[in-house]
Amino acid sequence: MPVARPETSDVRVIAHVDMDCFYVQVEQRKQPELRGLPTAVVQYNEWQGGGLIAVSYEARKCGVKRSMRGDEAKAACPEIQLVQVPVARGKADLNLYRSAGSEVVSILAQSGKCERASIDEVYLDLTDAAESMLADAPPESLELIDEEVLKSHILGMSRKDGDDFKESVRDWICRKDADRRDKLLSCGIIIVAELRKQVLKETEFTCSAGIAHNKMLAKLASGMNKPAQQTVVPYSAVQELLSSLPVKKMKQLGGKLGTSLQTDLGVDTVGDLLQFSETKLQEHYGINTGTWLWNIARGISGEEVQGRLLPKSHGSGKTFPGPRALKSLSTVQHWLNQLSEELSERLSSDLELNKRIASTLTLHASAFKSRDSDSHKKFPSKSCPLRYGVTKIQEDAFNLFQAALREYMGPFGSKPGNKQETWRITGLSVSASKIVDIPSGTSSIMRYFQSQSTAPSRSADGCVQDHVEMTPSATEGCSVQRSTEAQAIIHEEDTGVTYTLPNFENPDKDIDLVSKEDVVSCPSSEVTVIPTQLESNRSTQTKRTGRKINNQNEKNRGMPSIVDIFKNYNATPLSKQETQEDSTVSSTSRRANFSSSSHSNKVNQEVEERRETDWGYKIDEIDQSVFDELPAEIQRELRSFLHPNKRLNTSKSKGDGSTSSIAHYFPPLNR
DNA sequence: ACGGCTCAAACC
DNA sequence: TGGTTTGAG
Repeated sequence: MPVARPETSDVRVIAHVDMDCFYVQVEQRKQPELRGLPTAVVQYNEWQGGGLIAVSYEARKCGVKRSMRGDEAKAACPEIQLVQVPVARGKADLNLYRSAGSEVVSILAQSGKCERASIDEVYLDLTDAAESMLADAPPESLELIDEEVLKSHILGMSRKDGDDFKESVRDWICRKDADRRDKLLSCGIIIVAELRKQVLKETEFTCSAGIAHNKMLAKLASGMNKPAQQTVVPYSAVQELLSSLPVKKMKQLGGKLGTSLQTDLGVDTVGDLLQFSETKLQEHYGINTGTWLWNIARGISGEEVQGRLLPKSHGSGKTFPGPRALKSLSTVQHWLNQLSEELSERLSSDLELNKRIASTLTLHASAFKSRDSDSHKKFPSKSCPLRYGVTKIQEDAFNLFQAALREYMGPFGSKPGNKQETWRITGLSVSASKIVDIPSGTSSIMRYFQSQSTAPSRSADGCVQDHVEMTPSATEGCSVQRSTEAQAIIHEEDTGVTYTLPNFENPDKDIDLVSKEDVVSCPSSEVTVIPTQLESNRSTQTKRTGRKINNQNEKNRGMPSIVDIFKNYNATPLSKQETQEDSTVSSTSRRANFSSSSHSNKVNQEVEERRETDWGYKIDEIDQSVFDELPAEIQRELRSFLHPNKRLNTSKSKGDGSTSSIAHYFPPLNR
């Protein structure tokens, strides 16, 4: 069967860059004395030495493998250095690795479209850069080829016996009679070698890379020669490469699908797939998967490199295995508070650094019932609009949990007649998704708010009725207990100050303005916890800190920016009736438009020209009293990015009463 | 009833 | 749509 030939116009140069045992490298950069030693990163040392999550290549030589316990690793390799991942709030804290990953991304994103595939992997589309190089300074014209380039592995490269390896590589790269595809790959090789050197120089991290005509092949190649090497898959090498490649080695075939191919179709290698017609594969695995399988058997993968440098969601979770399973509401709440704190902190960072806002909060849990037959029933996930602020996230997360728990336990959940049927929670996680950019045209708005915030008034007793909007499924049947939170307004002279701005029409729904020092979490010693009454569903835990996150604070002290407004604007809860009324008019456009705007991201703004995010909010959805207070210039600016979007699809549906995040910042006017 | 913690995407 | 499942590192 022939391998499909890509049209010359379609030829792309794709690279997959994979950091070598990344967490280990991060720790070795922090502790240089560990360099060169067999090292592993381990989390939670308590039980059997903790679990390994990254293993250095020195340690791998001694037979240490990921998925070993710390103790086993010690046994296999007595001299191994075990480094623990940082712990914060009683759970693993991966922020160190996240930011290290960002360092790498920011370097790799320079030469073309870049997709952050995971914390330590990126895809690059180097087509344009390679074409430019081919036009301006083709490899064959170069008199000097970098050493790193010459160390590249070129699949299928014939090697003359007498020739040195590097000489063969040089010859291949500089061939004048190569076809265009190979020449473009040669340019890719040079570019990637240069990028990897730059990553090493600027971050001290080594990485490996694959260079090919599509993502699938590039990914395959990056793992073939590790660490600190790069591998190229010329078009001519594809067929042979795939013919003997075990299906389970392919990107999406490592799981059940790959197993099914083996057991149901007798397919052991990707090459074996060539025997099956497209329709045959579609019969077995559906239209999409079938076609996809047919294509990958031929080395075809049209998947584009997404221009996305930032994650699409943030999550914070923890497992409570075996005897540690949670069995009381109060411990669940404690852990949800911890997880919510971390999540909130990361949302704040995302807001500050990337000017993005998340709009959905989701709670996941895993559970079992000790007494019951259907003890393996899935614990349902629940989501609701995300409101910024630690205590709000904590409160909403807990309410989501309780809603899910009732559903999980059924109608007789905690009735007295029930004979001790009880639940255990073995895992909890909270996550934030539907992250969108703050519109770019807010600069004058920001200046306005900065100039306005001269003397914020402090609220004496902001007692706010605070409802949590629940998803329809959560509210139906077992109605969710609406929480009533006494808004904690605390004044501290030296550290953070919480201000409240009046919302003129609704004086009981004020806007919190918290100076930046307030937002960041702090070492536990500085935390003041106001006791929480669990049973009455009141959550008033408030965290204080005096730590700063950046030097902007000095200048902006007491001068909240629009960022602070977004961060701390108290959601004005919509009553059910209000929500429904509102939804008939505007919720449709709001929702539909939100999903479309979620496609925009930082990278698109950098690579293509920046497109104004259209929030799709009508002016009259903004509290009129707030709006009227703004100068005409600001009003115009607001109109420009809040203007209703006509191109959206209105065919669908009525609103379902849920609200998106922006509605919390600019709640509908109650007339 | 341990591999822990994240993420993305397809699916219905 | 939200919620589930799958798969990945």
